[in-house]
Amino acid sequence: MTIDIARLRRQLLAWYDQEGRTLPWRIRPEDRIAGGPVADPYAIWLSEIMLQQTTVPHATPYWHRFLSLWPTVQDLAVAPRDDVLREWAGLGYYARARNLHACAIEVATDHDGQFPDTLDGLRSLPGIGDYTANAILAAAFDKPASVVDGNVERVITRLHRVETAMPKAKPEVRKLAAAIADPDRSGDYAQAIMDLGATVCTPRKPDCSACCWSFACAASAVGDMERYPVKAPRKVKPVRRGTAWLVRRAGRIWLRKRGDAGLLGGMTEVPSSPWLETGHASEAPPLEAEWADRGEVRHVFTHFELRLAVREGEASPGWEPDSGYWADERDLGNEALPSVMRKVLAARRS
DNA sequence: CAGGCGTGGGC
DNA sequence: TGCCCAAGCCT
Repeated sequence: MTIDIARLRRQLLAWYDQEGRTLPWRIRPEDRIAGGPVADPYAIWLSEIMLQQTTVPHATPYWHRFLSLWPTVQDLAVAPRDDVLREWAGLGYYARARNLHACAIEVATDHDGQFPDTLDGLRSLPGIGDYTANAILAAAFDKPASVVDGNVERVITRLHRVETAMPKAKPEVRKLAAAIADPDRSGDYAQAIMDLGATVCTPRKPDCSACCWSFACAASAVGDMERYPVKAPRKVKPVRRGTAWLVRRAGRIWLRKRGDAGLLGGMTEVPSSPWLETGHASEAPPLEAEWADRGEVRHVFTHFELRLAVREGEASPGWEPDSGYWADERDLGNEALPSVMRKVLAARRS
């Protein structure tokens, strides 16, 4: 069967003009100045990086904070990377922060501070993949684009009842989505279809009665919306265990900076034993001290669950760590502490 | 290219 | 409580 693409576009944009959300980084159609810039590409880019796998409520305060600290891409480019990581702490997926800084430097130095306005130009920058490049193209430059994020995947797979499981269905979904994307109101269309997925065509209990696309939706027609997108079964999450050592002395605490690559790369940590799925039974403390049990910190990462036994001890006057540094406990706000390490620190005696 | 890579909220 | 989910990217 064929789909009335013109009607889909018309009804989606009409719905968006009426019901679309106002988001801090977006300029609503009615607030735009004819001939003026559609939006600040830097602010749009910043929002898109923060929103990768992250909810709008979680990302929004970070977006405001970053813009106030670093109003332009040049400001961000010359900022110390540790400052960027510190401000990103709590947002997760810290490779995004490392790439964010690298991207700012590249735009500032190689592109004269101007974000590229082409798909290939954007895609070549660190941290910008297919989705983000299209999102910037649409939101910042109003150029023809097709954004395919999780929302769009859900809307499109339901519209067409795509039976192929994700992520194998991605090429098919991309093609179906591109056929509908409106090149004439690219920015509004991109925001509209994501809004539709976020507020109407939701993962559970979608509100088809309020959906401007229900007239054409194959899944809604048979009442089997929640079947889509089809996904492969999840794998079980292993448990890793270790011991974190809270070493204190005279109002200071022993901290370390993690290596750049991998989990929590570049972030601050409380020193700990390796995190292992098996064994580890008797991990030797890093120094001789009287160790107090501070319970267990549990933290769930994307691909494993961590259970850290927390022990606290006071270092003798002569002892110095062979790695890391002493941090004043009043200055922990200056540290790039991921959430799991905040939990560990919160377990210490106050 | 399947898997590594955070976090917090909803139910 | 445990599971699912959220505007993905990189290797």
